Amino acid sequence: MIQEAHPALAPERRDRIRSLVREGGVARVEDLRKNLKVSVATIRRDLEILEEEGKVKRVHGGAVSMESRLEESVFDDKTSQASKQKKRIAEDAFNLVGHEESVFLDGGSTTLFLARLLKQRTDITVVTNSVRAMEELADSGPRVIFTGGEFRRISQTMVGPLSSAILEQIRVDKAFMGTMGFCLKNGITTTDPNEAYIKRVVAENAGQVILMADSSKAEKVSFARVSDWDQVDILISDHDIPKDFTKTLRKRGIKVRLP
Amino acid sequence: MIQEAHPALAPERRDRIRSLVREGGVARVEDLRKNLKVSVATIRRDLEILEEEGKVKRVHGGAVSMESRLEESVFDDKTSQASKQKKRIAEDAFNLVGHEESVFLDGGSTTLFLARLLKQRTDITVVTNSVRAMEELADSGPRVIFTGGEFRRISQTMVGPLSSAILEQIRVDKAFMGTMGFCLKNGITTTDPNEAYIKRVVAENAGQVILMADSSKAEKVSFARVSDWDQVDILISDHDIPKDFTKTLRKRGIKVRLP
DNA sequence: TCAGAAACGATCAAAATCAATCGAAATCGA
DNA sequence: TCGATTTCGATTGATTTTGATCGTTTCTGA
Repeated sequence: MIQEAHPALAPERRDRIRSLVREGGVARVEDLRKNLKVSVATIRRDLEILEEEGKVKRVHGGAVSMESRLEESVFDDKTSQASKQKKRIAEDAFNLVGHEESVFLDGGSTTLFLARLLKQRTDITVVTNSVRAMEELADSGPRVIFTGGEFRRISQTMVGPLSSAILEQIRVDKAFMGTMGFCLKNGITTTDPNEAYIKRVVAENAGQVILMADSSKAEKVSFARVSDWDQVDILISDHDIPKDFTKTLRKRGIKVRLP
Repeated sequence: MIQEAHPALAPERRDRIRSLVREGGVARVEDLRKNLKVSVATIRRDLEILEEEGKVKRVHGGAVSMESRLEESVFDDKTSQASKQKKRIAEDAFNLVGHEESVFLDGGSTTLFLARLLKQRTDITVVTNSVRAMEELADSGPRVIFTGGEFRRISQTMVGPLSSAILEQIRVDKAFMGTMGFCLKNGITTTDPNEAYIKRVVAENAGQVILMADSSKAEKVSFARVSDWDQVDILISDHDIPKDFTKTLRKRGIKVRLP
């Protein structure tokens, strides 16, 4: 058997597979084979090992990443419209981040997509109270400041008075927020009062507040009130949002972006 | 046998191998041979030694570094002696945690083993600045308070003045600390001054300070001084620690446990 | 539901790597 | 200087990894 000039070491190759699977969320065996220039048998064997280690989950035709909690939750509806919209919203938000700025990311899947994009940047500072965003940025990328506080398992975020201890000491250029619901009458609402409180503190200490919410959140009202619309500078949503909604918000001086 | 003009001394060569492996994360035997101009047999022997020392992990075709990424696979490497000792130390520490107590865990692999054990408990509160410990406890287990602050990638911990903002507001019953080195003369030392500072703040706000360090750390001195021995209440180590070490510490009122 | 296609798992052979052994060279102590 | 010890390199048989083949299973579309 003739080996190539530089046959990648087995762990090296598996690491490569791992990140390829993680990047795309899923990967086909055939694509991996072309990318790594080894036989499908080797790919399969590697996937078997990676599955034992719990890094990926094998499926017919390829494998799914088990490392990113982002995929874990989004996987089942990866192709769904909602997920695509969230991704587009995140990409649009990414373009708003300027050079050497500091940004805040709160919990939620939309901001998590943004976190993944921000991984490329090393010139910025990311402040977050989301453990998932933290994990996403743990290996490389921007400077990260984590708020700390009490851990809330349901949302995988840090909440409570201890969190604000740090938040009050810092100021960010832009705060990217998710939400459970927003409507013209009640403003922004979310499920947990503690989380609502954190969002308020952040909004007060941010240059710009950018709300990222797909149209499924429109006209929804949740339990805990976060803030009124006058706190929000920009809303990024999608085209399925009611027309009069956009119109009213723009009249109130809020920039509405529909990528 | 004809030696070259400058036959590198054996330890010198092993040091070279070590850094080569660390730089690339991995290195194949053939490349090392070309680089160091010795036979593959020598390279293999060196790798064998370096593996025993825990510096690298041998794989078919070469070796991977155990130093670069803060051992992503602490839990995989169940066979190594060092890992076994750490586990035993963690199990002993686990028995010290009383009902409804609050404990602090800092970074490092030994405390990570403890974190895994603490996952069973739901009556306690865990305070930590280690992202790894956080992840370990993210799904279920005790109440978790995270210190937050600036993220230090190398150690995967939170450090800096922002961290102390939260730490100063809380008090724990027991603080479980790891360390890079400890000796009778210089006390506890670690690599990073920021981390040393956090450890000091924690020690001041803890009822008991419990140092978890296997014998490989004994008589090692690192860059940043953490504290003197009078801050420490209990040392958990193993039987390979020098006898006079134990004796002296006990004379100074420190409980030494060797599980 | 059924047939064709794609993907899978098991098996085997080739190639590379590894471990063990032995002998040569260098170093050290007397 | 001599002999013992250590370190290194080469050889050889064993082991591991990899790729190809082939029968079986799973998926897909009619």
